[in-house]
Amino acid sequence: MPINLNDPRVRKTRKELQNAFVRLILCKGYDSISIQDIASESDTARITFYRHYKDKEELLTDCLNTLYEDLVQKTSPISAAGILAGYSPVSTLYAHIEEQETLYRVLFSSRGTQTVIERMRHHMAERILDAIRQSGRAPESNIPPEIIAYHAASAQIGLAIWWLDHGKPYPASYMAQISLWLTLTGVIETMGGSDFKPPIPMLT
Amino acid sequence: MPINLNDPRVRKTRKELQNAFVRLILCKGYDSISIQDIASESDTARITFYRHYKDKEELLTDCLNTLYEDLVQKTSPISAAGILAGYSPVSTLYAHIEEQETLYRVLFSSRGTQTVIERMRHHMAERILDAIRQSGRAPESNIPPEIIAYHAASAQIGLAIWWLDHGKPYPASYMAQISLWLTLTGVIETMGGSDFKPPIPMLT
DNA sequence: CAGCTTATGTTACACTCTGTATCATAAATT
DNA sequence: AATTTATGATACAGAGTGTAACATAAGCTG
Repeated sequence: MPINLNDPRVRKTRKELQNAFVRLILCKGYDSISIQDIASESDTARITFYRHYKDKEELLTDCLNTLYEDLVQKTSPISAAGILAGYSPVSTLYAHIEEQETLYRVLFSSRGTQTVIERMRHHMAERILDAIRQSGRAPESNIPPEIIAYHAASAQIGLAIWWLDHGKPYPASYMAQISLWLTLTGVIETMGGSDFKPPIPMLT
Repeated sequence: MPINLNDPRVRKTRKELQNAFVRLILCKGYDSISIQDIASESDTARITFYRHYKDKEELLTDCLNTLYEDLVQKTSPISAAGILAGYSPVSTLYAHIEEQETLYRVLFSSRGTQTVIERMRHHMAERILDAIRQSGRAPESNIPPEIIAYHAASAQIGLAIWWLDHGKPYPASYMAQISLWLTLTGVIETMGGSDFKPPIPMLT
């Protein structure tokens, strides 16, 4: 007797569990939420939770999988023409965040280890800000230095995580070199230059 | 009667709690660990845990704070000369990861929401790989396209998180433009060009 | 509409984990 | 050697978990 996902009762129950869960996460954080809390907040019987999900984790996954799939579905294939017209996977992402802000807040809500990574990213960004200030240059098109720094810091921390997660396929020193190179010169230069230039970002 | 951190018994107990905790995280994941587990694994009485830490979270923080502080302490101030000689905060980070690999694995070990972010990053990286392949170019110096893609994807996802966490201080469309621009043209071009070029990364 | 099916609600139970208390023991400090 | 302080053993109340049996209510079908 697997649960019939087309039954309106089931859909209602799941939606209420998910909504209650999201409210609770934003209000008191993931870790301190009990199944009882979810049941109370959603006005369902506690046992009903177990009829749908094994544990909190599974409910969370259910909430966020939809988000991921929706993003993928909305991401159109990349093309130079699209980018010149202002379309890219990045712009899709930002639009999606605005559209589903609450769920993204849940997704990004820090837990435990995350705050340490966040501090490392911040530290890295500060070092990059130092370098920018030290260069004594004002950026073209008034891009806020903070953004430059966080963009670069995220790339560097993220690539390091990728590297470790993938079993350190290259030497650390080589990775560090590449990471710095990519940040400083960008993909176009790395790919041997190009006739095509992206639009210079300006606040309108 | 606050606990005396210089007492060798205290130091021993804490070290054993931390080591046991790290082992357990790597083996069965953070969420499913109970205080009892930590006590058993570390051969201490359960009540001893509570004499040192309020909960799991606090123990985790204790484990990782040291890591963060050690990294910060080892990061030397940035300078163009240093970068030319191969020193940068990035290289410090990679060296530190190699040195403290186990703790970094704990730090990066995915929990719940993280796997969804990871999938988004992967998705973004795949789109970037598409673009690289589509361009039909071979990168200078044989930098693996996978690295380029993950570097860029991390930057873009990370900047989006920063943007949301900081209260969306700029319009989404502007952020998307900047994110793309920085990725494609890099910091040097963004800062109005420079006489100084970083070393081209090569596998030696 | 009546009858069947299926999801939810109620109550109950055994179990694990938590957080705390008390007292005994062992290790450090003086 | 005496005192201080940390750890260990045992116990307990309370909360949360996961499951069961049965009753009720909502949806589907002829």
